[in-house]
Order: sequence, then C-alpha cells, then structure tokens
Amino acid sequence: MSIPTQISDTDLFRALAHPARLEILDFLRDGEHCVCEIMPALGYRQAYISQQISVLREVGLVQERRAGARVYYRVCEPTIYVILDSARKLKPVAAPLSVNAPQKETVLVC
Amino acid sequence: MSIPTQISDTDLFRALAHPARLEILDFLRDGEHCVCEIMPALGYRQAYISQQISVLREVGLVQERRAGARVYYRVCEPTIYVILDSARKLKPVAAPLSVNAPQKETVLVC
DNA sequence: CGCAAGTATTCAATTTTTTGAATATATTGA
DNA sequence: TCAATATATTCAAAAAATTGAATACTTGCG
Repeated sequence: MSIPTQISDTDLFRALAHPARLEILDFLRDGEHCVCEIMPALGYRQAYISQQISVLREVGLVQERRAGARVYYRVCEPTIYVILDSARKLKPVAAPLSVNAPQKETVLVC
Repeated sequence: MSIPTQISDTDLFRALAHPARLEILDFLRDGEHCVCEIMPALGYRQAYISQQISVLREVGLVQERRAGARVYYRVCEPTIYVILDSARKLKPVAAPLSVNAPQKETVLVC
C-alpha cells in the first residue's frame, strides 16, 4: 500500500518482459479501453487481464478511469511506445559472435 | 545450441530486467571491456559477471573479441542505449491513479 | 435490498530466475 | 608440460514470477 515514489528501470523492464502485458499495451495504443473490451480482443480470461494490468499499474504505465461498473485503462507514459518500437527494431543479430584474430598486445595482469 | 534466429521483445526486456546486467551495459557504453575490468569496476565476482554476460550474449546484445586469455565484450546493438535512456526518462508518476468522475454515459453490456 | 455485470484480489501449485559454490576450459609463459 | 591467469559452465538451493481457480468488491438497476 506504499506510494510508489520512484519506479526503477529494472522494474519497468520486468513489467515489459511478458507477452500478455505487451499485448495489452499494444491494444491501448489507440486510446483507453476497459477490461471487457480487452478480454475478447486478446482472448484472455477477465481475472488474468486484471492481474496483468495491475502489474502495469504498479509501475505507473497505465492509468484508470472509472465509468460506471467499467474501468477504462490508458497508457499514461507514451514513451513506452518509443521503447517498444525501438526494441522491435533491434536486428536479430543474436548469434554470429565473430571471434576475431587474437590481436597480440601488451598483456597486463588484472 | 540452436542458432538464435530471432529474439523476441519479451526476451530482450527480460535480459534488461536485472540490475547487474544494466550495470554491465552501462559500463560498456564507452566501448569494449573484458571481464577482469568489469569485475573491480562493478564489484561482482568473476563467475557472476560471466553468467550475466552470457544472458546478454544470448539475446544478441553483446559481442565478444578474444585477445589472448582475455575476452573483450562490447555492445553490438547501440539501440539498447536509446531504450535504456528512454526508460530512465520516464516520469515517476507511478501512483496517483486519479479516479475521475463517474462520467455518466450510455452503458452497454459487454 | 437483491441481483447481475464488470473488475480486482487472494491463494496455491508450478515454473522460472537468481545466485553462490564448485569446477571446467582456454591461453600464455616458464 | 606445468602453473598461473582469465573466463565459462554446471549444479543446487532459494527467491520470485506465472497462472488457474475461487472469491471478493463495486456499480447500476429493478
């Protein structure tokens, strides 16, 4: 119940390191949506979506707006889309690991 | 032992969701460094650094260059610094959660 | 009030991640 | 070849994340 004064960068990345949460964030790109709209769009159970959204809320990525029995969520940090898009633009150069020539040099003991 | 053809965005964020790995990435901002340089700079054990670097390697963020007994690591995806810097620029607005006025509107059953 | 729709929370079992310890591998030089 | 330096890997115990199930809460309406 403490007021989350400052969210650490690792906490933010942890929140993003989850497929369903990324789907939710993507679904909120065009503005706010309530859980009952997200549910059929992404095909998850209601409780599951609430759980994941609560993680996004904890790190301050989304904000809620109550409208009757419904709660509309919206991303309150547009910067996360910069982050998401940058992450997806990363090249898939994951492997090669070109081990170059030994490159003789003065070797000092660490 | 498979060739990591494509790294998912969640895998990338998972790799970033760790304080020591972020420290390593930050330390590599100014270019390549070997484990024995990272060790004293960050104050972690050798094996620990190797473990964390191996995670960064798996997602293709760093590349190695052997020079004698040493292995120099460098970030091969400069874009991650865009991501890191963007993440840190996020406002700490994590809490307020201004629950607005109910805002009467036509309510449809989901 | 009582019910139904919409949403949130709690709990437990499973899975994954973390991390220290031990050990293995690679390279260089005597 | 042996020893020393540098790095990587393996393993197991602890900690944390995931997720389904059950349940609680909130709102509006009759």
